[in-house]
Amino acid sequence: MPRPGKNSYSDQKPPYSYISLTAMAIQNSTEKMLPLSDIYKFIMDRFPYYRENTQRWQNSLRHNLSFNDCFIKIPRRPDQPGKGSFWALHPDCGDMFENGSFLRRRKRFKLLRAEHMACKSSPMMHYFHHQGKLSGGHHEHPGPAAAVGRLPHFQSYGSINCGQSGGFKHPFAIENIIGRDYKGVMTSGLPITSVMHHLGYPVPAQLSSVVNSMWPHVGMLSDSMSAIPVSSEYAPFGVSMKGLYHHASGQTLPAVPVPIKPTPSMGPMPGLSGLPSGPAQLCSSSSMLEKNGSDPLEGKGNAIHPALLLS
DNA sequence: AAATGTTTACGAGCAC
DNA sequence: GTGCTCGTAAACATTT
Repeated sequence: MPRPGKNSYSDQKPPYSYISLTAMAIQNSTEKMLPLSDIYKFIMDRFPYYRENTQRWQNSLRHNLSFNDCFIKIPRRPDQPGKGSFWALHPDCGDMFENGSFLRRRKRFKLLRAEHMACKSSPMMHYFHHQGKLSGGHHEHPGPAAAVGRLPHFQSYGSINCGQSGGFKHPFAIENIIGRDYKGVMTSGLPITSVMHHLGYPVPAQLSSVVNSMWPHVGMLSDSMSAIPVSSEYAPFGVSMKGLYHHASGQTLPAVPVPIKPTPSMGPMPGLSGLPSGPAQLCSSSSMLEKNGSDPLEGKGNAIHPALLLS
C-alpha cells in the first residue's frame, strides 16, 4: 500500500465513486453548486488519476449526474452566460453515504413520486418542503410547525439527521475529505440565500407572503452569501489531514480508510452539511422525466414504458 | 463542432 | 440467488 503523502498514490484510482467525487466538488464550492466543467476541474486537480482517459470518466460522471436523484440541476443566471447548468446536491441526500463515508454509498438516493410531483408543480414549495424536512422531517413531528423553530438556522444534516452534535464523523466523510470548517457551514445558512442570490431572481411576492405567514423567521431571504474558507491542505486523495482530526467530540480519527460496516446504532451520516437548496428549479435533473434505474415501476409518470408492457 | 445532458444497457462486485 | 451500487459504453438530444 502506498503511503499517504507519496506521489505513488496519485497514479492510482481514488477509492471514491463518481458520485462521491462529484459531491466533494460541489461541497467544496462556495455556492454549493458547480458547472460541469468545474466539477471536472476539481476532480482533475485533486486526483491525477483522472487527468487521463477524460472521455471515459467524464461520460460516466455525466451519466451519474443525470441518473442520480441526489444531484440537481440549477439553471444559470441570465447574467452568467455559459454552457450547461450548475449542479448541486439534493437537500435530502444527506444520509446517502454510510457513516458519512464517501467510499461507498449504502443507500441510493431516490426521490419519491410525490416529491417529483411536488417538484414539478411548485419548485419553491418543494424547496421549503425540504427545508421543513431538514428541520424535522426525519423525526416524529415533521412539517411546518417543526420547521419554524429551526429554519432560520438552516441547520444541516450534520446536526439533524445525526441528531448528535459531536456524532461520529467518518474519516471519509465529506467534511473530512474536503477539509471544511463545518462549524461555519452549520450556521451560515447557505442554501436558500446562496442559491437565490446566485440565480438573481427576486423573491416573488407570493413566496414572501407564504414564507412570512408560515415561517416568519424565514423572511430573511437576503444576500447572506457566505464565503466559507476552504482548506487547501489536501492529502493525496483529497483528504484534508487537518479535517481528519477535526472531530467535534475531541476524538481523533486515523487518516486511513475504515471498512464500512452497517452500524445501526450510528445515525445517518453527518457528511453533507450545508447542503444546497435549489430555488427556482429545485429538481433533480431526473425529476422531469423519471428514471429507469432499478425500479422500473417507479417514476414513469403516467406514461407506460414499453418495458412495462413487455414484462 | 463541441460541450452538455439524458437514457439505455451490460457486467462486476458486494451484501443479505 | 437476488438486489443493489458502481463503472463503462454508447446512442441520441439539446445548447452554446
